[in-house]
Amino acid sequence: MKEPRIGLIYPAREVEQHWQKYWQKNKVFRTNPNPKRKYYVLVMFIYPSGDMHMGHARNYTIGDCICRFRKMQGYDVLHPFGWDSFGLPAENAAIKHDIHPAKWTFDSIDLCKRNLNLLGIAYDWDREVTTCKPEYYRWNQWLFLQFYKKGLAYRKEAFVNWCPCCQTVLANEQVVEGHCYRCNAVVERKKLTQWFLRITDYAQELLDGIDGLVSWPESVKTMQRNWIGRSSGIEVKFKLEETGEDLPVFTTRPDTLWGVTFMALAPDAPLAERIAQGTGREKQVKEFIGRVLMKPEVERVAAGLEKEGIFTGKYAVNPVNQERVPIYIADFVLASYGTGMIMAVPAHDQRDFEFAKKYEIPIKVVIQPEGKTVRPDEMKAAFIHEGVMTNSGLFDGKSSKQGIELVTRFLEEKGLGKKKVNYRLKDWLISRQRYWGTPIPMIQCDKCGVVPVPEENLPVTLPENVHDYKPKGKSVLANVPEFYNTTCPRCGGKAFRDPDTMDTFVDSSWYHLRYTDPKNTQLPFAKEKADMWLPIDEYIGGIEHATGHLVFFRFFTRVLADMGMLSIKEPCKVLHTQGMVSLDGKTMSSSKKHGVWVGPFIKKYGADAARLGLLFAAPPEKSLDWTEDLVTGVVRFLNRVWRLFEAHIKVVNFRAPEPGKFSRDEHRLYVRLNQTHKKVITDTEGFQFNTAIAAQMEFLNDLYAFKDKKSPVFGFSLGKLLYLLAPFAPHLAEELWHRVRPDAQSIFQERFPDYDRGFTNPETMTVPVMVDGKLRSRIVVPRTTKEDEIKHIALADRKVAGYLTDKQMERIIYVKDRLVNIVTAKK
RNA sequence: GCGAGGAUGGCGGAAUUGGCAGACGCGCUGGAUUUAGGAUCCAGUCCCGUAAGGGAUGGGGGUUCAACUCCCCCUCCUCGCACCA
Repeated sequence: MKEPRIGLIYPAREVEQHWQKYWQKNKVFRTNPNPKRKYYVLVMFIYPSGDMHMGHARNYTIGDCICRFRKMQGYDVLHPFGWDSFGLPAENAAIKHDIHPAKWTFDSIDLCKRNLNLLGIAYDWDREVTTCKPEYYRWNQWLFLQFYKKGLAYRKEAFVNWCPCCQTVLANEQVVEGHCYRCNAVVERKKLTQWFLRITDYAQELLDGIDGLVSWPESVKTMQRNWIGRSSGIEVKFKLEETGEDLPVFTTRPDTLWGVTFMALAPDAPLAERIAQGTGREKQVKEFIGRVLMKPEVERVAAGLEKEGIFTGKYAVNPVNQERVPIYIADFVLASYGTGMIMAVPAHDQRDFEFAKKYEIPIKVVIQPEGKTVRPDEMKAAFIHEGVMTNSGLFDGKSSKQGIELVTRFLEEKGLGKKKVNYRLKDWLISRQRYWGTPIPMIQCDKCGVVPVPEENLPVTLPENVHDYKPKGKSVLANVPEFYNTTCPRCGGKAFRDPDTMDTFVDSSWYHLRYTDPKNTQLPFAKEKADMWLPIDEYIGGIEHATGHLVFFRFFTRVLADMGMLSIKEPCKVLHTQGMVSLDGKTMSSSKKHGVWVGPFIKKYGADAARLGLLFAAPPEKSLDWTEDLVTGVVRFLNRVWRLFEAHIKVVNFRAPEPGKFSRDEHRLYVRLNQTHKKVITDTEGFQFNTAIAAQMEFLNDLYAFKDKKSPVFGFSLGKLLYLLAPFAPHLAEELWHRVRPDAQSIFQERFPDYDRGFTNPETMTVPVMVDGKLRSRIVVPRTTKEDEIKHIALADRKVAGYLTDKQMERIIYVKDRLVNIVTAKK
């Protein structure tokens, strides 16, 4: 890497350490337990896995900047931090290095905490939360039991996503394009009995709630909408010809019902196993199902693959026209969506079309495009658009749009179907077959079945005395007899604990609430305390959590509100997704040991340089590729600030100057100060830290260029600059502040000043003059000049006049304080 | 395929929402200071042109006195979902 040719000229490490200790000792950033104007700044907590890189630092710097700024504005800020410390990497590292996951985790926490302190992030450490401690995870268990009581936690046998590498199941949210989100192995299918949280009960609420999240990025909202995947249609009852048994199918296109030429079942649908009974095709069908289900879901379900199926030997009857259609089993039909069964309309659905072509199933056109006629034997693809219904009995001639409504009503009236809404969102599978997590507080008794652990027996502590936590395809805790064997709380007989642990996304679904009451031993949090601080005013974290964590934590908040434990339904008003930090084009990663590390970087340049570099390089939501060049500019800036104060420390003052006595230069400087001050406030409030810093750099350039360094306006400007600088380069600002005012309290306990509203505009203004939209001249006039006079001066301008000689002026436009445009007549 | 976002100097990025395109910073060029400097200070730096001037915000059209900004078409990039019936 290219080494920059620059270093700090002041003893940054000493200065920084001094003030970090001072802030801690004097509890400058302790949370006010009884806030008057509350402000909750939350950064997503960290999974402590080794060292901390600039990507992490960016996240925490943004939060810290806003925390310090709001505190100075007089808010009572809650700015907590904690450790998302359960999870697989701890075990994997432990297996690799032969140390206990707990030791590895706490070592990582120590390291991260040191780094955060090096950066000078102002957390209230009295509210620290560590999810792998029983004081925290007992409330995971308690919450699980409340969910269970409400019927929101349930156990079922299902095909689940199984990662053969991590040896555990995964939630749908943890499967990325058919691969494990963590290790990238191809996810397999396994039939297991597992615990689920009934998030689908909240699908509609979670969807509707998105509209109220006005200050969330549009992209995140769209992702969540797509993830929930609401689709409304109708469930139509086809019948099995032989027995008259109902075969319900879900469709959004009832207008194409007359075009159904076959039906298809998912290979893993319950009916698939027995449908072929008595047809003589049992063996082939069974063989087909077995073969298809062996394939990993990615291979089976990836779009664009050739579809495969088999005829079952049975027929169904179409309720609208009594037509007899063959029933297939097809690999592209999903058991988990709708009814696990579809009506297939090859003429108007591309998948059905491809399948029909392959198996020579008839194609029947029932929707014709406006003004054209489509013929089945000429079709190269399905016609999936709107059109006019045809071959559809009573409904011929209706548009497909009308048809959808009319046919739906018709089916409902005849009792042949009912309106239905389907969601893509599935219930949240939370069982994990690994060691380093929250034990699920459930007991399996031979006599009583599944029995919850009584609340007074919580926590169910994770046994520490485990040496063999290597995954073997079954739960690690099942091999720990002193944990696994227990007695039934109901009958006292022999029983077993559930040997699985919870998905760690449970931990992060309510940590924002625990911070409001982190030491409560009676409840996860007291309602009054949570209500006092919520909703989160600024939530800052990576966009990669858009459809995982950010859905789950909305879900938990709603459930807790419904339990009466909270008064709000949405946890967070404003979400800021921060871009990744990459190095040489690859995202920084602790586990892959790829990155610029906070510790060594700070040794070299100091914390303020790191913070300014991260904030100045790009707007927070943009990803950024780190190079050491980014630091050069901000280090130079810090040095320039330092040097200027060193040279003029005696003139620094905080007395508002008297404008009546200003020289012209002083007036100009004073205006520039107020302009800068205003911009720093609006930009910081709008999370545009890069331009807030740029404004300060500009102003510093003005200060350097200012001649009369003895002027009280100059000294006052230096004093003001310290406040502006404080949220961005807190150590330097604090140091200089105390050099000027040795007896003062911390600058962060000062009130952020307001700017002088009467002085944000210069006395004169430069008005560009255009002729026919092209810039031709500029005129300088006093601010108070009236419109007519400005026009007059513009027209009289020598350069302008030159462009008007053989032309006829048609009109003249003046935009207040902006420009003059003279429009000439076209020849 | 569907959805979202984006494309501005050599580079990171600005542009009060329709009003001087390129703030600020990096880099580069020249100068000053210095034993020297990769430190510091000053000046310059979108392109063509000696200049007057002309051309520039991915490409093409349009609206407007005026377009990076609004509308239509196209190209490319990033992200998300992806056989969801």
